Amino acid sequence: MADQFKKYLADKAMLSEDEFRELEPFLTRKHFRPGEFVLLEGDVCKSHIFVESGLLRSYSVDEAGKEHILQFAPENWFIGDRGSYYFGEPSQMNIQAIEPTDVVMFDQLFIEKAMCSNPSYGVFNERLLQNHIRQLQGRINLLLSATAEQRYLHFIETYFDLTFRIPQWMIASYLGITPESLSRVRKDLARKNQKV
Amino acid sequence: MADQFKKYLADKAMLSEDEFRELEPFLTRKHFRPGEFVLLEGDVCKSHIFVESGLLRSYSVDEAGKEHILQFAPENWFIGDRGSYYFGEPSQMNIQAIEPTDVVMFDQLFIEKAMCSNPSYGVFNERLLQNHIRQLQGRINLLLSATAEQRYLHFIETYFDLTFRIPQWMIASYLGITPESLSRVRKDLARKNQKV
DNA sequence: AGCGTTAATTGATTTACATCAAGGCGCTGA
DNA sequence: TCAGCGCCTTGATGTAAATCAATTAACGCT
Repeated sequence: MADQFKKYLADKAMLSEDEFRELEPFLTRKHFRPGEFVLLEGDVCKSHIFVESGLLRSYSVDEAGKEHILQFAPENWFIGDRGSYYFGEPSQMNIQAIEPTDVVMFDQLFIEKAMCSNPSYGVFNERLLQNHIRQLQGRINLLLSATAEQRYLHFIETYFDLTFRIPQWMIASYLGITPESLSRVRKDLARKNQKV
Repeated sequence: MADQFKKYLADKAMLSEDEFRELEPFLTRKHFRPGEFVLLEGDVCKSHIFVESGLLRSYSVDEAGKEHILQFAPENWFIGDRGSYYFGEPSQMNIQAIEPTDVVMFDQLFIEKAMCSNPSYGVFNERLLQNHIRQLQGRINLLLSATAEQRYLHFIETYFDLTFRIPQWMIASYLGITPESLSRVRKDLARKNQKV
């Protein structure tokens, strides 16, 4: 769908067809094939990214060279390194396509124009930030308190559709465990469910 | 200091003396003694909290009855359950005083008035949110990739002054480890440093 | 001063998960 | 068609941190 972003903003930020048309010049559309990078560690993240279709992931690499997945972004999600974007620092994460992906990229100018043309965009934007914070808090809570199995169950409950689109080792990485451990967790769950 | 919030806003949000005086009616000041609760799990968080002096902590309790500290808030910090505040849900966290603490509480009305009287408040507010997100991202990254020792070292590096004001078991809880483990981590570090 | 309570340490043991290593299974592509 | 490569699984072993338990240290309270 070429105009998913328009639809999304009409729905969530109550932006009219006309208002969107005025903003369109401030957008950039791009396509990425699986494996291609949207952002590389060390670069400064200069724009926000909205996924129109496909699937992206962001991840960091630790000193030992291990990847840690920070976020998945399927269609209708935003992704980007806010720290880098907002404070102009080099990014500590990579953003990479998992599926063939169409994105819309935009920067602060777009946001200002949008807020100017329709004040409800400001409300929408803050809601986005607040929601992001809530989601991050929830994840920290899980990492602090839940076992590997509980975290996996929570994942499939929350992102059910993604479990079929993402290779298992990436889910393991997101959960903070090894692929081997996730495999065993799944075996255990299968065994438990059989017994019913 | 009674008017720490005024100072803070003058410094960070460029709010003048006059502007602050107009906003003051929308503020509530409160004092909490050590152990007293600012917010209880299950309540809806109806205001933002700014710490003028003292120290608060927020924590959640898991199914097993264990506490997990989400945040410390010393003077000049904000704290609150944004999820609950913004989406009107019952809070999943408790906020409690560690030291005798003076706070300022305010709600959306205050923020709107502030943005109205000085637009730079909006910029400040967004910066606050962005910064919060960055901090949460960093913590997730640490929880995913670092050992107990690395997390402790990062903590004392980042919040050096707090390490002397917070009991050790609370630091352990913040780091996601047991007090016993933190005690051993510290013993190890002491041994290592001696050898130099 | 002496008591109770809570915090910190230390040791012994257990456990969840990581690591290392090997094998199978399904792609894809010359 | 089958060689090669990811991905997933399984088993054996290792290890960081949890748990359990006991001791000491520090703190308010009457």
